[in-house]
Amino acid sequence: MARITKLDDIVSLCKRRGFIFQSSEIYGGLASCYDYGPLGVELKNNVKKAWWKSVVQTRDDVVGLDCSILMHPLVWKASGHADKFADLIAECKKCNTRTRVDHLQEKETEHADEHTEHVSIDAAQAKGYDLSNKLCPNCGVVGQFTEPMPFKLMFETQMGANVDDSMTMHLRPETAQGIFANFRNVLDTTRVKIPFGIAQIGKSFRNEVTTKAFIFRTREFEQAELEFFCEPGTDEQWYEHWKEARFNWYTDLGIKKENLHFRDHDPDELAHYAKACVDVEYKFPFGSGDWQELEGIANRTDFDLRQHQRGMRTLNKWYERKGDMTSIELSDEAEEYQKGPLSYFDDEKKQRYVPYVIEPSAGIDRSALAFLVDAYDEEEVRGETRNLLRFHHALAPVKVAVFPLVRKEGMPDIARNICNDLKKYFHCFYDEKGAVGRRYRRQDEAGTPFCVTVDGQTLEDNTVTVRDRDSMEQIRVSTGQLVNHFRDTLDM
RNA sequence: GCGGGUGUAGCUUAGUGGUAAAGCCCCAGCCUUCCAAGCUGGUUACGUGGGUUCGACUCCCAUCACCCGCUCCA
Repeated sequence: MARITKLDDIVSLCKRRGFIFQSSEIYGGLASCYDYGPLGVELKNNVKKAWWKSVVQTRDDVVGLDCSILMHPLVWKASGHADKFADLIAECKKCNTRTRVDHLQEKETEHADEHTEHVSIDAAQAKGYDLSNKLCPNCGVVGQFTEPMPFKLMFETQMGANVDDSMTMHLRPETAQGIFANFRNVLDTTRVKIPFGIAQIGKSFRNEVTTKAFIFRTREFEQAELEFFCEPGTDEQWYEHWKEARFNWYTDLGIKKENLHFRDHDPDELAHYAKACVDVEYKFPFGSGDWQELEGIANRTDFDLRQHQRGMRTLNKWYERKGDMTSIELSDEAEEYQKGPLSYFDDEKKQRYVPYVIEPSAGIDRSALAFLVDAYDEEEVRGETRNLLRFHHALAPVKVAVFPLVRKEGMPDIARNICNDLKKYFHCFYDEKGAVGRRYRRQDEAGTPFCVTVDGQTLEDNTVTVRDRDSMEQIRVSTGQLVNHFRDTLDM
């Protein structure tokens, strides 16, 4: 069986096979950033394709979207990220460990403050947290903390080349807000009716306090997010629906069931906007903290749409202050917010309401790695170790490899023609170098499901062997039937 | 950010204050009619920058990156 037991083994495998490289490696690397190599980009694209197919294309109730990474600054004011997407951290002078201020416990009461997730930067600084009675969770010393330091979790950048009138913008920390901001557009243009969802795949950026663990927590990462809008009161059943759908997506694509589970969030662990949240976690086969989150599924209620209705009411203020975000507060919610611009009118029930949102939010990079690790296998074949990646066909970077058995008797030409034909339908790879056994094993390591070999018999009856990656068994297929054969077996 | 560790070829590892080795991989050729065979030849490395020294991959300092732990985190 696979003997990947350390993160190092995975990193090494990814590098060796051209799946994942460190970013800017020729310059010594850049912390927390990674590049996908030739096989990795195929795998990652296939993961995205499989997600899109499952969540958008095979459903009648979900449409797609692709938003810009830069958005109006008020988006992040309304969503709460501008003020709250920061952690306040204090360091114990005694033992040098850092703890989130809102996790610190009082000496006497032994109770932490109520969970606040993220704190307002301004408020926290103004308030001047009193830490003199707080207990260091590591060494137990009381009141020996540095001043709390806020960590901004959003990347800042400037829009406008002229320094004088450039505006500070943020790279999105999640793709979700672009979906909420387009809720009205989609509603007005695509004849969707609630319940329906809007899906998006794209890059997001977060200045994590610490990164590490290879590509599990990087500052630049790709998300696949669905915001599924439903009538209040039906949200719990849709939450269950998406829990099941998303879990099955992973197992349908080959993740072993014993390596996947749900982890429900405790009530005090929930974000301020969430009514319920569950993680889909994968058991990576190394080290400590083995269960790692691949996806979070949250019931975000009507929080986001209501916040953006407030944001829209703040726009005039923003213009009056010439875009100075620090000097304005988000406007209060309208009394009749249920009839606001981001509300929905149900024509059958003649009712207007702000929909609830179920959000499955998957990490594409983490998922791709889980698929890679889960597919890795070693087995003994005639005293030799065979390394292979048992990718689901839909995820395999290369679908078919085509070989001449030997470079003689016109076999290379025939094989090349076959490869050129198949290329129109599947990602193929041609190879004529060295012993055929070596070529088979090479494809095993890349996870290619099938190899086609042109041999002596091909010259007589126009059949070729098709060799299966997992079983190593071979069957003969006539060259004219190859495209149909692979369409069936690859299900493409 | 703290503590500990690591950094030599694409990968896995040797090694020395004085010309840097091996296996695998890879490439070229020969040979090969179905699972990493063999033969010949070949490419590629001391993370980066300083310092000490006649001379540094080796010693020192800094820096970058990664790993483990703490901390943090969807």
